This record gives sequence, C-alpha cells and structure tokens, in this order.
Amino acid sequence: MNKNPKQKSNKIKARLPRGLADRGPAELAATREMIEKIRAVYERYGFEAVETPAIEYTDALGKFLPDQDRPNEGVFSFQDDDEQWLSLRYDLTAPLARYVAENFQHLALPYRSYRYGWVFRNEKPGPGRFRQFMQFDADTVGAASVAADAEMCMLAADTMEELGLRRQYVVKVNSRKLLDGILDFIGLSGEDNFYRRLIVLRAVDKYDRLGWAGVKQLLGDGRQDESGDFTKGAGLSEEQIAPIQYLLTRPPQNLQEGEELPSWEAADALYYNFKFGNDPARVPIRNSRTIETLRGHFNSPLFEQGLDELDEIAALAYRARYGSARILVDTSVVRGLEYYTGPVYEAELTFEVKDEKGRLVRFGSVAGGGRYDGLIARFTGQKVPATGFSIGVSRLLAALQHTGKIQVKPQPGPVIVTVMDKERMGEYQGMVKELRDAGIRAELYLGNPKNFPNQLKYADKRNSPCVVIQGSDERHRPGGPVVTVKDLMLGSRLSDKDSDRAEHLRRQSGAQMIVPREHLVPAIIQLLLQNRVIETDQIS
RNA sequence: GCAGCUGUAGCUCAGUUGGUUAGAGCGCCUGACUGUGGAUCAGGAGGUCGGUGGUUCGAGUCCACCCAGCUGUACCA
Repeated sequence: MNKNPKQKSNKIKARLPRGLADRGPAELAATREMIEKIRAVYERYGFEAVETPAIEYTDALGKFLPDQDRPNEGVFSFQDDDEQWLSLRYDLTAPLARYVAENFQHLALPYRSYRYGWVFRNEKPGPGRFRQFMQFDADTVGAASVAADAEMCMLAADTMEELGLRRQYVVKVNSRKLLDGILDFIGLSGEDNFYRRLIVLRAVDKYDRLGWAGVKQLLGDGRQDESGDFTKGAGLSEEQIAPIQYLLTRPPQNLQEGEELPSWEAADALYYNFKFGNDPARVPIRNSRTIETLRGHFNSPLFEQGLDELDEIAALAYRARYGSARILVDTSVVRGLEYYTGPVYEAELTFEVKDEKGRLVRFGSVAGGGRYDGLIARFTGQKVPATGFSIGVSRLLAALQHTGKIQVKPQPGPVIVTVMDKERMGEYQGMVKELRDAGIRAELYLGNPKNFPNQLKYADKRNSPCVVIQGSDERHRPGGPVVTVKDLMLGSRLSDKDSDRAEHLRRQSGAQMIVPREHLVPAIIQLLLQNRVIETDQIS
C-alpha cells in the first residue's frame, strides 16, 4: 500500500507505555487474595463498599483547569465533546468527596465507606512507582471526633496483621496541627505566607530521605543535590528553623525509670536501644510520654490542640490494647498533601530486604491518610469533617512477595486431554466435559495434534498437573477401553538430564497409570488431591 | 523539567587503534529418536548496530543533534 520506498516497516512496534505494567495470572491471583483480606477487615469495621468511576470532571479533583499547552501535567486529562475538561482520578479521596457532596441527603452520617481501584498519575515512573496503580481506600465522613481517626489507625494495624505482617510494620500518627502551630509561632501564618508554608511542608516531608541536614538546607537558603541541581529553599532564619527541628527530630519517648508496663503492653511495645551511662538497654516507648514532653514548648494554642488530639488517639488505642509497636506517635510524620487539617497517619514496613542485585530495598510507607475537614466544603460550602486512609495495593503486594507472605507462583494449569486420533475429537471432548462437570479445570488440546510431543510441551508450559492420553492401544484393550493418565509433576521429578532417550522413556512410564475409561474422573480427582492441586472441599 | 549513564537478534552480551557478506550463549521454529515434557543430534528463522545528519575511500566504532531507557533530583494538585 505504501509506495514510499523509504518506508522502513509497516509493522507497529509492540511496546508497553512507560510506567505501566501488564499483570499475569500469578500476580492477579495474589492481588485478589490480598484484596479479599483487606476487604474482610474493612467490612468487620462496618465500612460499606461504594465505587466511583475512574473519570471525573477535572475541577472535582481539585486540580485547576489544565494548561492548554500542557493539559496532562500530573493528571491525565482530555476534553469532552462539550469542551468540559475530564481527568482520570489520581486518588480515591477526591472522587469520594464528590460522591458524598452529591448524595449528601441520602447518606447516613457518619458515612463510612471503602473502595479499591486503579488511580492514575502522570509523573515520572521509577522502581515501584507506576503511572497506574491500585489503591484501597476507607473514609469516615461526618465524624469530627478523633475517635474516627483512632479507628483508622486501628484499622490500618488490623489490616497489616491480617496480611501476616505482625511485628513487621508500625502505624505512625501525628497531627498536622503541631506543624501548623509552629508555623504560626514562627510567623508564617496568613494568606501571604501560603507559598512558603508549602515549601516548608515539602521540605519536611523529605525528612526520612534527606535527613535533618537536607531538610535544614531546604528550609534555609536551598539545597544542591549530587547531580548539581539546585532547589531553592524557604528562606527561613535560624530562629525560625529551630522549632521545626525540635518537632522533626524529636524521637518517640521512652518509659521513665521506675515506670512499668502491663504485660500486654510490654509484649506490644516498640523498644529502643538506649544508653544509660555505658549500658545499652532496651527501653520501651510509651506514646503518652512522647506527648507529655512536647507540652507547653511553644506558645501556640493550635500546637496544644494537636497534642490533645494525639493524646486522645493514643489513649483510645491504648485502651483497645494497641501498643507502641503497632500505633506509634511520631512527630516527624507529615505527609505531603496540604489538604490535611488534623491527625495524619502512615503505615510503614519496618523490615528491609535485598533485591535481585543484592541492594537494600526499603519499602517504607505503604499506606497513609489523615483528616481533611475542608475537602467536601469545596462542593457544598459547608464544612464536613472527614478522615480517610489509603493503602497502596501494588506496593504492598511487592513487599508481601518479598516476605513470602503471599505466593506469586504460577497457578496449576488445567488437565489437558491430548489428541491421538483426530477422528475421535468428540470422544476427547466428552472426557473434558466430564472433568469440567466434576469441577476440574480441563481442556482439550486445540493446537495441531500432528505431533504428540508438542501436546506435552504445551501441557508443560501451562503447568498442567497431568494429561489424559487415549490412542488405539488404550481404546482396544481386551478388558475394555482405558485411558493413560500421565502425572506431569511426578514425571518432571523423574526426569534426568544425563540419561539417554531410552532411559528417559523408561522412567517416564513410571509416572503414568492406566485406568478404565469409566474411572477417568475419580482417578484424576485422586491424583489432584494427592498433589494438592485441589482440596477436598473443592470437589463438586 | 535538570543532571549523569546507557542504547548491537526475543533475552544477556562480544565486536580489537574506523577496514570485506556483524558474532556467541540462551530462547524460538522445523525435523530425527516409529505414542511421551528432559537430554542428544541435524537444520532454520530472526539485526538497515535507537534515529537523522556529518567527517572519511570506508562508520556498529569518530563528531553533532534528536529520540528512548535507567539512575539521581525536582514537581506530585
């Protein structure tokens, strides 16, 4: 068709857009398993499911209308045929706020709901960072009480436990009011300081990555990274930086000498290796101590209010017997989003793993959330308190794979009924049907049946537990027709690379059994049960 | 966006100071071993060396620009 001699190829190159991923059967099965576990916990807490579409009007997402030149900065956006801007959602919180505002009359407040789904961000992808990823989200709307926040923390902790991560995670809590109070205190309040507050927030959010030295530069004049790129700082003075440093570098506080923990808490507390003189001792952390030591440090009512909130959350968690190993008050947690107005929380994995190249991988934060009392007011004008929590499903799954908590192995394939004689396809199909009726995954070999080895190769690639063979030998048995059932799992264990072909075939015959045609189904069920491909309760 | 590194077959990579028809291993396909996954053996397909332009008698190799990927950094409402 194309007459251009310079045309190189009219083939389209098959390629995956960057930052996106295909997912195979193993990963899908693992994801499903994980989601069911999370869902079970959320349901137990009384949250109900609600789903919103992946596309929203751009303004509903809180993003200003896209730049005509760069409409996809950060979010994927496009114009509808009536010229209105639409965008793919970048989280599940903003769409929920829209849903609540739109259905306010009909919802029973406090409204508690959960949902999971894909969200999209048009940002530079990196290891473990995709442009499409899954979030699992829970929100309580219409409850101003910090009890709702405390419950989010407990929900987060219970979810991690359910996923088998006991003692491998910690839910950290802080209140945005602490930082806001300090910003007030150092004279950064008011509309005209909005931008500087934003810089401070961003800088502080990088604490775990850059450490205090890096954050300090960002709060001051600015910071130059290894590649030579310079980031302008917030331009704060030493006196303004000091209170922020106090908040950020203040570690969770230990139990005081003479104090004792009840045994449940001792077993559920986080310990620090702390030096008394020269003796290192493992000293438990107590959240109430962390809060106490911050009292009255700044002349700021907002700061004290934040401490009150944390105190209440800590007390509620304590009464529900969550120790500091599970819910930890940590004033260095900030979270980047500016819409948070009160308590913020983050579930962090505390273990480290090595990747294929032997490099250390820290999963860090796998979930987070907080109170956003202003989000729904954007639609209704009326302030509606809300608090929510989101799990990064894909990232958490990657972590679970590393700990071996979840199997991401290929699932066993179907039983393959092979074709020895293509005139008798109907009979083979009949065997398949019998197996399926018994609840067993089975399929007829649909490829070219000309050479038999290919059929076994196919079954091997599908990870099939066994194949069914019936050629003329089996059909014309004097005692009546039989089938050969070949156990591929046993066969692969029996194969030996050093042996020659004759030896190989002799060995393989040991992995086969001959059963009367009418006993096909029970024989296969027995084989699958023996190999743990199916469980007894799966037989129909 | 900024910076550094990388780009040769499906994958992992060789390719000498620029020199004929660009290679290997693995994988893939076909066949042999009369109806058995593996091993073995015999064949085969697959690359305008990321793209364009330049220097040169001659470029996978040198130069410029562009593109893509990776890493760091920024942005992430």
